[in-house]
Amino acid sequence: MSTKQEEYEKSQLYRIRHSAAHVMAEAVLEMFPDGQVAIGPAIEDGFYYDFDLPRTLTPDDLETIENRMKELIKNKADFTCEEISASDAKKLFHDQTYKLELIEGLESGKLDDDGNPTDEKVPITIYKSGNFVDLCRGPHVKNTSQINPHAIKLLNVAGAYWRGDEHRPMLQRIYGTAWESKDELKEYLWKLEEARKRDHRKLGRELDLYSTNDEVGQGLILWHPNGGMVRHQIERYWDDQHIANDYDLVYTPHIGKASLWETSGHLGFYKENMYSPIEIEDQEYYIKPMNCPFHLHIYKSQLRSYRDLPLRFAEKGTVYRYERSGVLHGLMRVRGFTQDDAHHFCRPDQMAEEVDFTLDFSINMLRAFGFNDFQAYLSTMPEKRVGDEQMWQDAEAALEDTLKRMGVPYEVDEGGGAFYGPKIDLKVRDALGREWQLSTIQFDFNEPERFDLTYIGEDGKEHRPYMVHRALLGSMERFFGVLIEHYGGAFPAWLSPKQVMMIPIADRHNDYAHEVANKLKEVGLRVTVDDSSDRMNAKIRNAQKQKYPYMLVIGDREMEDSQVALRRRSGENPGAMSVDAFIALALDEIERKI
RNA sequence: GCCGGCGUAGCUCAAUGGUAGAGCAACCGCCUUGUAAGUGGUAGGUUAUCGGUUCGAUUCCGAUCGUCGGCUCCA
Repeated sequence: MSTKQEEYEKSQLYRIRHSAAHVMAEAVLEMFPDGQVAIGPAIEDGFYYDFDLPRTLTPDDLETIENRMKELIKNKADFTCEEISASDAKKLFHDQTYKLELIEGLESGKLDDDGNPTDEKVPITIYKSGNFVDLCRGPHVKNTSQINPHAIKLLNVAGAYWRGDEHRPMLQRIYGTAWESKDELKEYLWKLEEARKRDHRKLGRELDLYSTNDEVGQGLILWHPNGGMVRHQIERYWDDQHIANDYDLVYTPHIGKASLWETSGHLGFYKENMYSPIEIEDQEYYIKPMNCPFHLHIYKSQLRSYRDLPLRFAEKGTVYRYERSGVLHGLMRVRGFTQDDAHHFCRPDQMAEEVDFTLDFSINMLRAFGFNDFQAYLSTMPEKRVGDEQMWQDAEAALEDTLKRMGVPYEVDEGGGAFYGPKIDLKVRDALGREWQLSTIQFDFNEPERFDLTYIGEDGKEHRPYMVHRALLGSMERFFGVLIEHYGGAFPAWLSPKQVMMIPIADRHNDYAHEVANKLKEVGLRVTVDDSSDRMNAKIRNAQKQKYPYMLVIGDREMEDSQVALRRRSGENPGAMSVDAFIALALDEIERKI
């Protein structure tokens, strides 16, 4: 459990939200006296409560419930806490099946009042407010008057499984948000609105970046020319950085024989996510869900000496994974995607340095794309695992030491590692303060064993190398989605699919505009000339909407003096300058990635 | 996959149990313009698909596909 979470749970805001959930439950039960209530905690930015109701809720219901909540708050009801025995609790909640199940869990000491596994046996407490009594650990505000009725809002209804288990009943979850002041609520709603405006699916269409298509299939991305240019720029930078940092670029096929996936273990533990095999001359082949087996075979293609290590094989490898239809989401969650993958092979004595390098490289890569706020998560040894304990401890120590040395804030997820090794996940915070998980750096103790990877040591004997699997951007698709939202579609010039829009004022300026455009193209700038019959104002408007970083207005004055008049996307208007001055300015900003 | 919503022109959205309409975009003109929409006209739809109810369905019902909000899972 994170420290940030613990701090939140102690805050007044947490109490307000948790209490608002109770008030909401009271309002809902007034509407549906036979309704069943499940669980209603405070969450980031708000709260929810799950209900089992005789009918589905409509948006109108939400409004009714919200209004009733505001009335209930005005009643200034006290929240009172009481510890009771399990049998009393069962009597009290005799008609609430979900609560009874929670009481069972509490009684047996295995589950807490949210139904999560716990080691400590907690006392059973109930909280009363107004006409509502809930099985609840608290804490709450003292009185509903501490909830600001002008700072709450119900947001939406959604389905949610009881206890998050897809085999159990589907409940109706109402999400709401609550703050201390009306202004904070307003700011939060503004943020939601801003997020909607920046939604990569909306911008993806408006800026003609990518699309999906029914006939092509769900979760499969068509990168349009504009998106393709952004991707090309990302990849070009990525390639250059990797080559400069002692990576070897490799390329591997999209399919591999069944036996490969048996050796790697994927048919054992990852089959759920793999597509059905293709039969070729009586052999089964699978489309790859991961790149690692191929990279391992490249390693194995020759005898490796301890002097060769570390080896770093990098590939923008396209993989296909089965994802349930309901989870697909724009570019963020797709069925075919390209990982910016790499596998490092090193000796035990190189481990610390290798991890240092990887995290440092990762952070530098992300900084280039405008991300400066990082949060790391270290996941350690789970119960079910491969590899001996010493390896785990060494690897975990290497990961943690690196985080400390580099001063990256991190939280530890005890036992949260994959069965094959511990890992660091890196999250970045975007322009709206939202967190996205991009990089992952994980040890793999499984595959080197399965493929029997070795190197010849100084002692002339065979040794097993350590293997690190890492993706920095994650996948090109998801990263592109995050980038679109981070920049709100206004990419910095170096990434922008289109960089310069030439805006001749009248037809007589067209030839000169094209002439300048050619000059700009020669130095590598991506230029468009708007020689349509639109007025200048309309041309500017169109270029703004397409988020061109530079607009060059050309009229009689510019033509006469061999100049261009620069207008920036920001609205800033530096005015006339020579073509060379503009070239210098643009190339400098592109070079500096601003 | 599950629960719920939605699917009308390229986009954003109207309308109706009785043969669908606007704005923007597109196309063709006119205008030749100084920092976010000049103007006239033309064209564009088997109302996602399939089936059912009905004299008649785009509207009502069912299924399928897609999509949106969540749950679960994840790069």
